[in-house]
Amino acid sequence: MFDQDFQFDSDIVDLARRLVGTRLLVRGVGGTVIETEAYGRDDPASHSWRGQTARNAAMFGPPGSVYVYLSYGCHLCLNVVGRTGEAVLIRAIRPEVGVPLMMQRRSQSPAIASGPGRVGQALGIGSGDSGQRFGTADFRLDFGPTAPRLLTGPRIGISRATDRPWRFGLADTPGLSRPFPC
DNA sequence: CCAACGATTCGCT
DNA sequence: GCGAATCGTTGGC
Repeated sequence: MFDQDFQFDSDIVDLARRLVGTRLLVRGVGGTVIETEAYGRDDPASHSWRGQTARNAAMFGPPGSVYVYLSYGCHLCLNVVGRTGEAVLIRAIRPEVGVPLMMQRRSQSPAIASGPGRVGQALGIGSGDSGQRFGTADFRLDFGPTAPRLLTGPRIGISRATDRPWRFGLADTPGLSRPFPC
């Protein structure tokens, strides 16, 4: 399975669900996506809620774009852009390729990529990566071999639209950023 | 111009 | 479990 099979121009919640179980490689390093969140266009919790700005410009780029933002002044978080003004936050991956490098980037912490800031650090994401495209040599996304069993829950760390169950995780998988509600 | 605020993480109690 | 760290962006004055 290859990048061109991936349909970025689809409903953002559907895209968030489909991204769980795919293999993500950034410059040859990464693993299987195990947790995502969807952020829509008419979504008070989304960075695109108040329209396009310099910061969120990549969210308004073509489907399949990379959107990187700085969180709390210290964490670079990675998103997959869907339709205009919509994106999926990668909250956790299972480290599989280039594990020693990811461990080094994470200062040998056992929590290599269980959280959006940790994912960014483990994958070596830079602010300049915003606006790049998935499907290129640097940013690969490939379907996994099996249809994943999905967990669903409310999004983490937001104060608005907290009722939308737009967080998705791979069931029976260690390394999720937080437990899902029963 | 400036104050407030995060799609978080880490260390300490 | 709680609070500090940390800084670019945002929006109000």
